[in-house]
Amino acid sequence: MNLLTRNTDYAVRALIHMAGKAPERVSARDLERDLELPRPFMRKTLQALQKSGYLASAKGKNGGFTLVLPVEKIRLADLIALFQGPVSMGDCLFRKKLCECVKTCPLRREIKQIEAMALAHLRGVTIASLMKR
Amino acid sequence: MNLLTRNTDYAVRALIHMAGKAPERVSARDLERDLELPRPFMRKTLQALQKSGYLASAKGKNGGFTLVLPVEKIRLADLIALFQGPVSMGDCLFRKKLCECVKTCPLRREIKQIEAMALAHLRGVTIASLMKR
DNA sequence: TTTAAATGATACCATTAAGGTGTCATTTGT
DNA sequence: ACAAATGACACCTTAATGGTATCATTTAAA
Ligand code: FES
Ligand code: FES
Repeated sequence: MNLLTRNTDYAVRALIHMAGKAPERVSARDLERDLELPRPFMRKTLQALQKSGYLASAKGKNGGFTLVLPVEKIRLADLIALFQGPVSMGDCLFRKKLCECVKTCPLRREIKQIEAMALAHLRGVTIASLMKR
Repeated sequence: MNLLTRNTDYAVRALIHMAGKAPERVSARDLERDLELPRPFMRKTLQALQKSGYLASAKGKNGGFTLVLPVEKIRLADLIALFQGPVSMGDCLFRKKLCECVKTCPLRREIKQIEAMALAHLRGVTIASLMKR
């Protein structure tokens, strides 16, 4: 089924770790050392988080990233949307040129219902809630 | 998110169509004509359904497939399992060599919960229920 | 009895997405 | 000056998905 990609997973781990260290700055190198995640990949992930306003970045020596949003405001649903596209997709189950059956498609309704349930649940999960374990 | 693959989608459409035609035999060629699905791909799908006991096959001229199970017994959850692997996976979110964090993984619990909800829902969806529309 | 139409089995191919690496420019504290 | 960091991209590799093709075998019907 695979609801998550590594991108999202890494982002969550990084954010949790950074929340623990805050307000200290954390660099990609730090994360590689502490969480054993591949650094170059992390960098892409962190940059994405920065562009989306989750993180602030500081260049130069002793640079790195810091959390901007409070952990209660960072929703798993949004991270998934960021790294994997919207949880619930458009009209057709198979995006692109929506297939003819769109009106009669028997599966559409059911799948959309499940997506909605999942989305509701995912919106309730935040970095904060994940840290309470 | 993509809960379905084409395999599963095609299977559902084929099964619904065959239920309508039953007890007539339906060939891959028929499905290509009536549902506009790619024939060679359908054949693979139909063979899989046959091997799993959903369909009976008849070789030779005028051959084809017929439904074996009653439509109320054909669950979407099982079709997904057949074509896409089990809905809910093993211990680790990323199968293969389960990652170290298995004990501490904060996401595991949440995701498994969602999978369970989805699975419950999918078990309630049958070919019969899909036809009532 | 020949032939056409069907499945069984399997191998192959093409496209895409995921996961990951590498490079170069720029910034900045020491 | 220099090392350490991000910004911005361009790659690369692998696996899964979606789809095609081939050959053998079976069977109804002309
Ligand atoms: S698959 Fe496109 S709407 Fe049914
Ligand atoms: S990702 Fe493997 S269990 Fe958390």
